[in-house]
Amino acid sequence: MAAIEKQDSVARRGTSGTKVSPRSAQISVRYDQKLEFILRHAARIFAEKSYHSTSMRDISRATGVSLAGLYHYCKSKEELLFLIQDNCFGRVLERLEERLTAETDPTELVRIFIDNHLRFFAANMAEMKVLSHEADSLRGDLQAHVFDKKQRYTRLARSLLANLQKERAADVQADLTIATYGLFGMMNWIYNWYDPQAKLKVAALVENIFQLFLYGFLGGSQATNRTFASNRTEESLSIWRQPLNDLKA
Amino acid sequence: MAAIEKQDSVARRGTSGTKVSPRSAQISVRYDQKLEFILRHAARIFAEKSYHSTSMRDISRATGVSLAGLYHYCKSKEELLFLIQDNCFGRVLERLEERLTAETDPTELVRIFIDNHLRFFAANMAEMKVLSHEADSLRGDLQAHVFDKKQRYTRLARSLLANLQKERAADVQADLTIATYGLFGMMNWIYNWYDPQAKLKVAALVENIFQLFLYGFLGGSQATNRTFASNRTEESLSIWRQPLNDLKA
DNA sequence: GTGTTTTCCGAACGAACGTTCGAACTATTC
DNA sequence: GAATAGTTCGAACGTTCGTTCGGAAAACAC
Repeated sequence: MAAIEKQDSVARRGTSGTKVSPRSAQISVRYDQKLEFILRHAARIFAEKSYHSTSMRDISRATGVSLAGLYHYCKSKEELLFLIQDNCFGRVLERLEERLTAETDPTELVRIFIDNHLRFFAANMAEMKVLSHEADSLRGDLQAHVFDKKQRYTRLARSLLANLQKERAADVQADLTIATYGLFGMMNWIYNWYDPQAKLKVAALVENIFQLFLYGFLGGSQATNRTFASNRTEESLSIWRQPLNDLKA
Repeated sequence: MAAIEKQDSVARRGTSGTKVSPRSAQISVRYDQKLEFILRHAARIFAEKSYHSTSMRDISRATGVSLAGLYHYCKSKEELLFLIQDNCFGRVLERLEERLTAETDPTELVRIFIDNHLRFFAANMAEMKVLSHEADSLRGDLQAHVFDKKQRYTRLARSLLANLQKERAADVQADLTIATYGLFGMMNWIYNWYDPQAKLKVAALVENIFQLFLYGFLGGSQATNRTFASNRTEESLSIWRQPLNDLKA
């Protein structure tokens, strides 16, 4: 778990990195700055060509740090991915909690949540894409650590939605799980199409997604067990022609 | 472009594969069946551990076909990915077009679109995950070919939404681009959480997502340029502490 | 200055990768 | 049965991968 502790040197500006325990604070700052410099470039490349097809030589080339030199700042390629994800998620959560405490209205709380998420996304497209797209690329403890943060984040979102529902749509209960993941889907999908440089401003994006979700969430009546007209569509929709068995002959 | 032609042997039940041009139809069918058998397993493994970290040896192990033997049925690992994506997408489109022609009501057309997409997703989670998650893993012609299909699919969705908007919400125009990608986000994200084996049935999933989207799309008013209360949040939301410049010192 | 710590890197390691080759085997045709 | 076409695979090729090692260079302490 050494790597998890070490992330403090990036996630919090507190005490120095623990890897080499430099004597003076000044050296520590230099170390942290360069680590961050490497992480920024790593995040960009991971976002461009995915974690698994990025080589340490790619990162070396992009940063100007030699291949061996990189290992002075991380203990493995996997730790680079972890530091990006954990640091990114940490900032999103940190900021969200700050902003939520200043508000009590359920609708505004949900709006703040969406606003915070999308603004971070737009301001850190590479890192957020890596967080969304490489969710399964970590293993073991590192994966568990990020998963845990993600679960707390998801639960928080869900509870915000539950409150909103209780307040404004106690009669028509949309499925909370579907609504929560639907919202995350809308928000996290934007790395596939949204360009922060283009004319669509973040504020407009936030407002539209907020409205889109809010009305759907509050206005939608529960799936009324009314069986959909063409439910004859229970026929096999498999992509494949053969039934799934082990051929072998 | 040979690979693109060859996919006919999987995507359409028509004439035989072109790679070895077998003489009798019987041999061709056997060839196609085994190719499909390989593709099914490949799709499952690609979905489990991603395309780039799956090795041909993994696929060899899972199928029982020797490493060299695989290359009798495909010309490269990339072609396996292409065949999965193109075949999968082809079926979704093919089926969708069939179903759309039987209906004219704009609302029902959108419902059919969502229903078709989600049912295919639920019935082919591995393949659809590969289609969603490995969108950038192909290169060159193969990528262009799938991108083209995807663009046509997206445009079709967008036009369905445009019709619905014209018919039922001509006054309040939600942003069509955001709505389209928002819908795709909700739908394609399900590979991150939905389990077709669990208690939530596909019909309920479809109904909920349809309602969630429909009310949001029709009920949401255009982002009214009303500047969001906490628009003070234009401060830097960067994950990183340092401004982005080339350090080098 | 000397001594010590931190930073950096050329060169190499073993492992794993995608792909190929040629020969062996099986099925089909006449 | 002989000839041909289709299928299978062990073994290897060349490349690239993540990581390590030992020591040079630079920064710091005194």
